[in-house]
Amino acid sequence: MEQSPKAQRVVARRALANEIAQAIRLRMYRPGEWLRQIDLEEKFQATRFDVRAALEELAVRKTIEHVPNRGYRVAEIDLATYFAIRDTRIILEAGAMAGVVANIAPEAIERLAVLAGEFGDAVVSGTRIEQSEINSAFHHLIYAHCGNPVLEEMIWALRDRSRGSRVTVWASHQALLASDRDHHAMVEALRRKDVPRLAEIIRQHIDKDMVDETGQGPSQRVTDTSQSRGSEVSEDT
Amino acid sequence: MEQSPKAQRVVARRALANEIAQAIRLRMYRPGEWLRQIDLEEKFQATRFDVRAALEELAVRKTIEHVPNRGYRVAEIDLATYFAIRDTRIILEAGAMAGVVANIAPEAIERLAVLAGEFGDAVVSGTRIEQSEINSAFHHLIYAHCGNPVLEEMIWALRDRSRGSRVTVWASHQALLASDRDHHAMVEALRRKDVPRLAEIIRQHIDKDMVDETGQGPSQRVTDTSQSRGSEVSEDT
DNA sequence: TGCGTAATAATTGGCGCCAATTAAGTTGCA
DNA sequence: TGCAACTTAATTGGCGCCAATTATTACGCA
Repeated sequence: MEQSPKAQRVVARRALANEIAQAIRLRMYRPGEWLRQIDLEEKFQATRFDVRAALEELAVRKTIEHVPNRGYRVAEIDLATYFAIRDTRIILEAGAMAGVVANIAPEAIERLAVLAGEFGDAVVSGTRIEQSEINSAFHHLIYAHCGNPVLEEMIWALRDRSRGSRVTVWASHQALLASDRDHHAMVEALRRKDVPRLAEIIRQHIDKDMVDETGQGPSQRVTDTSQSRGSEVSEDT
Repeated sequence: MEQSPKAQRVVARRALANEIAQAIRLRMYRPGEWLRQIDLEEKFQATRFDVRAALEELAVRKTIEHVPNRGYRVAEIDLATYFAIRDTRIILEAGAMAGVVANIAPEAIERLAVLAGEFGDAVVSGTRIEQSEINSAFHHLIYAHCGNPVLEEMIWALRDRSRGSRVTVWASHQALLASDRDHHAMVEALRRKDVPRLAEIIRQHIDKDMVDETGQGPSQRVTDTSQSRGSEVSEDT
């Protein structure tokens, strides 16, 4: 059976939004750069209306920013927002670990081990993009097993939002090696079904990826957890 | 200085989306009900274009659902999604507590205490809507102090999404009384800066609100947090 | 030459019209 | 009377046009 012309349009529009989002993910459009509607029309062979709908969708998803009468541009997030996203990611991704441990199958863990190994190889001999893609696949595979589609979706939405920063991940080779170690440690903790350990690794993993190379330490985060952490320990004496 | 006509339109459109969202929140439109564009035009005195933009925004935010050639309707979520939302809410809202304790001022805590008292009054003598509004205000005030706008926004977005269910909150008077007790317990824990206790109350609070009246126990949740519960308290000994 | 100002070009964005589609109503036939 | 096919009515949604707005360039004056 053939699909109706209208239904096709709806699909095309959703796909277009994802294509543009993908382009931003791949850094084809840099933070602060304007997304000119005419260019997008040609580049993606879409009508102006579809382009506008896609841009609006991305704006609602906060991937891009809308300035009236100026257009849409890749959101340039400030440091405070950057750290807010990081802290929220830590809460979500660490919180997902309980579900992952409860639901993941042993075979999936082994596939993760393979990916962790591939990342290690990419660290020494791969391009930045390869590293990024394998890293993405690794984390995708983990959260795909958290047993909670809503949570999974939120995690990816947040990861997309954090791309709007000019901060480059893995600025140093040290950081790459640390990431590599973390991945293997995660696999190991998964095998042992050690939820607290997993959560702790994730916490540090995100901290390192999003802080190390800016020279900004975890202690300077917006949501001050050093204080709360201390109080957590001492308060109920 | 007068604002340009175009800028005004943009503001109007965003406002319209929130107005419709508010109407859904107030249950003026029930889950499964179709939102006819012509009705909305008249009801909110807006152009068809603005209505459509607002509906699209709400659809992206998953408050409503879009069916091609049929229109938009209040999303009717299934039980699995309902529980997924609940589990994600628990992770987010419990996770926000560290920030709240770190950032909230004593005066704000006292304002919370007042609201907790008002809720208690409303339980015995108020309407369902009053109860709901005071409850909302109470939780709003808490999360407003978590020091993380991104986290705060996500919490409210999720709360909006969970309205699409037919499940009525506070089905029993028992549940209302339990909510009331929880609020006071939260204020008390806030005063003592007891993060783990606060998180635990929040967890149970959401569990009760979203489970009790369905007759479905917390043990049947999708994301199994019973394991992480023990670990989170003990993790940084 | 530098700066404020006016003309010009480029871009966004509002919206009305009508085709496509679905729902409701009606008729006819077994 | 029940059901199916057809007709009519109601609703959604695509999109092109052009006004509103902003950016750019050119110009004139101190």
